[in-house]
Amino acid sequence: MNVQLTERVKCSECPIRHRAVCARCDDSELDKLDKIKSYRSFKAGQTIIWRGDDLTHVSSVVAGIATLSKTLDDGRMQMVGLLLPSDFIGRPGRDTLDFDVTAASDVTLCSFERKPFERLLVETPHISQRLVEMAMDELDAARDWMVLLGRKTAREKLASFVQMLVQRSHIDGTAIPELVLPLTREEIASYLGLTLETVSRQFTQFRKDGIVEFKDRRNFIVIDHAALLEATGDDADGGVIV
Amino acid sequence: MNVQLTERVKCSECPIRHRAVCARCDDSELDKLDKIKSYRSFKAGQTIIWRGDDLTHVSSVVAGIATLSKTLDDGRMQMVGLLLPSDFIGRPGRDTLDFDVTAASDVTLCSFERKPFERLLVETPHISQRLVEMAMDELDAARDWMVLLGRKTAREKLASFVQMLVQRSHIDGTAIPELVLPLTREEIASYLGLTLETVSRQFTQFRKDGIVEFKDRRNFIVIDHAALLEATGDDADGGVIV
DNA sequence: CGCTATCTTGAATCCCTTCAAGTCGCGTGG
DNA sequence: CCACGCGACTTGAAGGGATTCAAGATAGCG
Repeated sequence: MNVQLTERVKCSECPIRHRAVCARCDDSELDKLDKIKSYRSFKAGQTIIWRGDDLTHVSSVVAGIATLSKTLDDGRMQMVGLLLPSDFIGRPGRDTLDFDVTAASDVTLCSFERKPFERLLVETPHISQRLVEMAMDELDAARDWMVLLGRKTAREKLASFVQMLVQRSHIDGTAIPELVLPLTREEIASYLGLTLETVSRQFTQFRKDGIVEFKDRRNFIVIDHAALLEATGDDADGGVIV
Repeated sequence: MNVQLTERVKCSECPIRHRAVCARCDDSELDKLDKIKSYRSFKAGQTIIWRGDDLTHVSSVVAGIATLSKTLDDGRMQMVGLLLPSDFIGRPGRDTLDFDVTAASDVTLCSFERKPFERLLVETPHISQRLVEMAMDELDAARDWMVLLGRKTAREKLASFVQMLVQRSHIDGTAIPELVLPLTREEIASYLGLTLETVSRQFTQFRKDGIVEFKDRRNFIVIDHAALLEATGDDADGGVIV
């Protein structure tokens, strides 16, 4: 694997320290993690883990965006997860994954060898508790996504996606109204169960409807938040996807 | 809630003892569970938990089938989970669910009050470990379902559903080739992201193709397993949904 | 025996896909 | 510097698969 090492950051100064799998750890527990962790970086487009590969490491995303995707025999692809900083890759107790993990942007991971991590897990309830919580959150998000995939129209799907970006920008605390599409049209399509042409057409429609305004192909601002929310098909505050 | 009590079964003699949340418990741990458990029964069609309801209990399904579903403003509904015996209802650490839980058949639950259960969870790693494992399995299943909802045709969706029933009948060990549809056409449609008419039409097509043979509306046998598998759109053994 | 819920079938419609052509923006090399 | 080429994106037109609307069949149950 084409891996680049990155300079070490102490856990206590890590940007994802309060949201990642280590969120509940105390100082002594962080020390243990610090000793067995290593950083790995991937360029945009690189595959981080192939479906079925022996899972030597489990990791937290420190920076960048990764995607989880599954492919059918004939090439049809469906994204089944989007990993943002602090999200966890890998499943303790299983030595392969049933989907590909790909770097959508340049990605930096905080990695642990699986076996030592699993041993640590047994004696560190703070980590396993957090892992359960994160798995449950992911399950909630997956269920919202199932509603989107099974029942929403193309317009509603894209509106939901944009709304998710809006929500996330609030969490990140960036007060800038300008948003960035973290994925290509094709990746967005893969996420939403659409074709890239349909995604493009719906973006055009949003522009014509005065809901968004594009600065260039990747950067845009939401002009009419109410209309966007209306277009998602959800209730005012429900159905929000992490 | 229209609840009926059912006679107590000792945990050690419980039919789901080795698959449910208690699977890893030893005798002394089972004793603790035995003391705080109660049985509750629901008639087919009854709602077990409404979305947003205060979650007083968490439960294991002992017998019957329950569905998890979400509904959009305008009434569109999507099933987001199917609970079979041994599956768990409820999320420790959260006091509501974001979906409705409904009895698809007559259902018997083994329930625990949430608060005592959560206390037990802290001091009983065997239970929390099993809970993680089950959540992870559910997440895997949810991801397979996302591929189905996002990318498969109506024919492939229904074939995948029937194939799941076949798989499950093997697990249950019933050597009888006759299978039972545990859901109505409408419920199947809700599960597959289709309309009930489309489900009906695809069943008819399967009959015409000689893949299945119906004894009546609910009971059928698979005649051509190879063709069924072919029709799922998955690889030979991959993409199986539990 | 008829009532009702469930299911099947048909015909028309529509939304999304597919196929195709063209545009835009950017880095590379002549 | 500009032409070139390529990847990403947009737009159009045609086609198709699933939905919608509607009517009828079937089976279970009082």
